[in-house]
Amino acid sequence: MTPADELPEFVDAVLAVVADIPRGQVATYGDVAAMLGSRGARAVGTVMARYGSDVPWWRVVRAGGRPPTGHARRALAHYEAEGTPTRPAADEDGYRIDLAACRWRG
DNA sequence: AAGTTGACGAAAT
DNA sequence: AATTTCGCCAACT
Repeated sequence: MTPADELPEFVDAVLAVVADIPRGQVATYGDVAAMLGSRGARAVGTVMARYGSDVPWWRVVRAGGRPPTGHARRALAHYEAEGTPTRPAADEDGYRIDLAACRWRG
């Protein structure tokens, strides 16, 4: 294997953007894709699923302020800890991130 | 090279 | 308002 290339470039780019999201703020999957000049919100999600464990993954949320699929509970603990504004909701997740208040613009 | 797969998004039912 | 369908994009088989 070539020594200098362990991850696909797109993966590296996604992780770099996520690492830049300030504490207490969030970006949507689509936002992250857009910052990379792509419209692949899903592709970003795939990257997070596979490589997101070592970056602030809870700062990447779905459109509409819903937390990442399957991680509502764990993500909430982080929002509470860093003061990200959330609001109770009647869906499965139980809450919603207040995007209007804390959405990050790179 | 073609088809499958997702921590997604928006539009159409 | 809640589902379903369709569109997108990058990685993997």
